[in-house]
Amino acid sequence: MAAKGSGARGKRSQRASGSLQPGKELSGEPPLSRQRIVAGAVELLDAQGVDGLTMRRLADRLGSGVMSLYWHVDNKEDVFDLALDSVLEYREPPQMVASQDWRGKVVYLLEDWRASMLRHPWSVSLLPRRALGPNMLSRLELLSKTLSGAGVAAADMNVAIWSLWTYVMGATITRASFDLSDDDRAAAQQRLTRLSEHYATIERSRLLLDDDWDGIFRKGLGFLLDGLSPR
Amino acid sequence: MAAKGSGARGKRSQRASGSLQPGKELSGEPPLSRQRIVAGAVELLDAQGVDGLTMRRLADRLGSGVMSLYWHVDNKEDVFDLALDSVLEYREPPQMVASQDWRGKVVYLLEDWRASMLRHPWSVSLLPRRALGPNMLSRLELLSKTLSGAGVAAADMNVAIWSLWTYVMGATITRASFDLSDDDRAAAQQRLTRLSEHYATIERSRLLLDDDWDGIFRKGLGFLLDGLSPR
DNA sequence: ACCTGAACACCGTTCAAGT
DNA sequence: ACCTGAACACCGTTCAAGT
Repeated sequence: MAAKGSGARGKRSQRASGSLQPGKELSGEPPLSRQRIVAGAVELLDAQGVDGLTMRRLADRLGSGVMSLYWHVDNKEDVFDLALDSVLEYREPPQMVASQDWRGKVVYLLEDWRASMLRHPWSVSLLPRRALGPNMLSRLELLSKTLSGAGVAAADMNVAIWSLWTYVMGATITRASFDLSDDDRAAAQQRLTRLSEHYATIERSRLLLDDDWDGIFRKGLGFLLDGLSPR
Repeated sequence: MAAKGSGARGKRSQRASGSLQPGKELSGEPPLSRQRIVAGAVELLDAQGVDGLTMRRLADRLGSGVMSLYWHVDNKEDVFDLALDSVLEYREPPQMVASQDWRGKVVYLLEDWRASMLRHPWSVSLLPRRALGPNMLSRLELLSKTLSGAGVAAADMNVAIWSLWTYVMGATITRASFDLSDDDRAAAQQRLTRLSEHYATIERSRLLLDDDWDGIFRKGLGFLLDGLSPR
């Protein structure tokens, strides 16, 4: 029902020549471009969170009128999509030691994925949208390649990829949304204790007090990989 | 930084008596209440999606002024939190066959969880917020209880719970956001083919064409449970 | 205890126009 | 090809007031 963008971007062709118009660069701001818009959006999101991103504020930061943005970008949705994908860009090519076994490689890949998103917590809440940007696809491709080098049966490949993908996504979201302050954590636990006839088990296991997210992520991933390992 | 609600709700006490003021029920709409607000919000969200929920529209639907809502509810965030948690309510107590083994029970629990959310796709995009409502906690409790009855080592309990929780969350989100139409799927695949020097592996495995989400969910969960099984 | 309307300070986007 | 301001149709929420 809701139009979600057709995946066919770039209804205007990007300038192919990198040449600057002489005289332009003297006038303060460089000209608007998709790249600059995305960079500005990420800065704004880092500083103010999801609700802080406003077309008007973004334009201000870039020194342009609001409506100028719309030449380069379809709408606000588009900006969100671009910002999300940009977080997943590899600034440098992933440095996997060639000698690592496939499990080590997968763990490395997925930990980097999670870390990239947690560096920009707003990206996590943008995740539940169709997010098939180029960087997301490259990471899927890389994961895919690693798995098929590992001897995962062809019939299980897609399941393996989706399970791992799913695990990172879920873990990242859980991590970002349950990352309470110590005080909040204590308060939540007290609430459980107060209602302990309903929540006896998780009260006893102190589930909400555990904050070793990195460890939990790694261990859970280990379990999943145990299950996925070719026999 | 952003105030996310402290978990302590109900700064005004809910009416404990169920008695109706005589004469009230003749005037058309029943009086506003937290319950009615949540129910209205869910209806609106089902009909219009996340962006369709507006305090004004919600008030309209309930036959009240906008500002009346704010007596019962802190703000729009609060409405979202309540709506999300209400999706996770058990309308009837979960019917697990007592004879089922623990794996069967866990699968049953998690499939119901996923199905409950997918019945209201907007709920998926509300997930990346701190969502510790009572219904979410009961489901965690139930999962917890099932696992500890299964002989999962106490030291692994929290990891097991979080991994499974994480898996459902991720799977649900993935499912909801990659649920493309056949046309979109074909278009995405074609895009991969066009760029096949970058995405050779996922192009070949036709990852994006696979739409057996229920099967994938179940199989991946199987792998995870294999890893988690007490040895 | 519960409900209200007016007002404030914003939004995203269309449109017609400028260079 | 790129940028702009004015205008439209909305928002969420504060406040002072009503019953």
